[in-house]
Amino acid sequence: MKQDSITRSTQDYLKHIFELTEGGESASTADLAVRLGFAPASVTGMLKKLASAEQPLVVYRKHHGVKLTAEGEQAALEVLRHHRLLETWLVQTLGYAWDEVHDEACRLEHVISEDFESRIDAAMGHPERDPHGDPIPSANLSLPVDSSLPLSSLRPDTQAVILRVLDEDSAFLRHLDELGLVPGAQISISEFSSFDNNLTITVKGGLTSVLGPAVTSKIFVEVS
Amino acid sequence: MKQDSITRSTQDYLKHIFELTEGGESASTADLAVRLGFAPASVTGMLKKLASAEQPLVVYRKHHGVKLTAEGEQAALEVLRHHRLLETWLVQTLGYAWDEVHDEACRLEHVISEDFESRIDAAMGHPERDPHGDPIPSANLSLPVDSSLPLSSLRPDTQAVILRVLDEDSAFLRHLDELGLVPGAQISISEFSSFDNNLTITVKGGLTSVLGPAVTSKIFVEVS
DNA sequence: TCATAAATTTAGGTAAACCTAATTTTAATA
DNA sequence: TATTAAAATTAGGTTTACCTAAATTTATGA
Repeated sequence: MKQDSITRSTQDYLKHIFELTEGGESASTADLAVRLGFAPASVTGMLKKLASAEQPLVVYRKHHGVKLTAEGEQAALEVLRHHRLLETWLVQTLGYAWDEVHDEACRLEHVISEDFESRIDAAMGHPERDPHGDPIPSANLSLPVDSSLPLSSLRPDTQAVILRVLDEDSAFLRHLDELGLVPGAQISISEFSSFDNNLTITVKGGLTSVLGPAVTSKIFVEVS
Repeated sequence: MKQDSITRSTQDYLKHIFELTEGGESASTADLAVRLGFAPASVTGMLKKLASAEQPLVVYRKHHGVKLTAEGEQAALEVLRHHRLLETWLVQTLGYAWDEVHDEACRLEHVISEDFESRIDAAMGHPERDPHGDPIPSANLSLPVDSSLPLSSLRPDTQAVILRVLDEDSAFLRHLDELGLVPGAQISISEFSSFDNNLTITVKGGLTSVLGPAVTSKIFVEVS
């Protein structure tokens, strides 16, 4: 069904291109280089290769960024499914905290079999989101549309539920955890300052915090 | 503590050298090549490299085989611990059969963290043997002395318990499973033929089978 | 002890995927 | 429109770990 010549390295490129292009635009060489931790020149070389394969995984226009082909997107979703199922499963069955799972999942995602994937999926009852609230692609690799809004877009006298946190930085996640700002938390917004765009947020049955836009733009919610 | 420049490939070499030299003698280039699935020339090249590193992992004498250095053995035991913990854990928590875990463990063993290792170890209550009866190196990388005997060395009117099966071939394991010849099984030997070295074995509360030396030499037991 | 087969090593590749330094292209601004 | 800074690409390496084919070493047995 699928020719397994997709290397670990390629899988990483596809995963990051997917994440960078979810908004619609192409991913730039520089952004990819930062995410992957490689020199920009190395990224250019790899993109040329991925684009000119027999079965191209990306569409690459020199100086104008990359996007995934349909095949590339399928492969990216497969990796993303592995990653998110693994994260969920590390938290649910081995007692990992949500800020401890990213690196482990990044290594495991490239080596687990489809059998392993479906076993953990079934063992967990086919979860739809990982511990950060990121949606898990289904077994047939479709990703539900995510209708969440950035917390930064809300204004006072609104109630919302945190759905998703879009940052895997460990220290950031621990900080949010201390404030009770985790997926599922019910919050209400009481103040907004137009000078610094700070929002004052109260977690139901928990703390009240004043959060800057660097934080609120990474927290996605659903108004309730 | 440990400089992590030990590549996947090196880990595989060390693991196989360990297994081939458990009996005491050196491992040959040819045996390694077969086990690893590489050309003998490739093995020679890798052995030269491993032997001439700053911190040599093997002792290699041209035309006379390899052995592990103390450092090489530590690294091999670490991989073996990963492999056997993983196999045990795939069987215990994800419902894999004992003939299905080898390949999965071979890929996972190179990427799991020490944290992951100790979490699954603790979750299973620090198991001492994997599903094939192979001893699991302890956290400090010591391997208990295995006092088991090959079934082929037993003669009629002996009772024994199967401790270990020394072959990971899937079809072979399924065959043993059907005969009830799994670790923990209590068996008695009723006949021996000196012509073909066949043994007649009865599993307590189970089947009676006539087994050739190709089979009985791979099953290790403890006389009871 | 000498021939020969088997095992092993050497020599000379290749492919992936990185790197740095130099060059070129793009896009912003004077 | 011309300049220039930033972004991206090209050119030319490197390392790892494999390959094949040819040469060599070891061990066997006449």
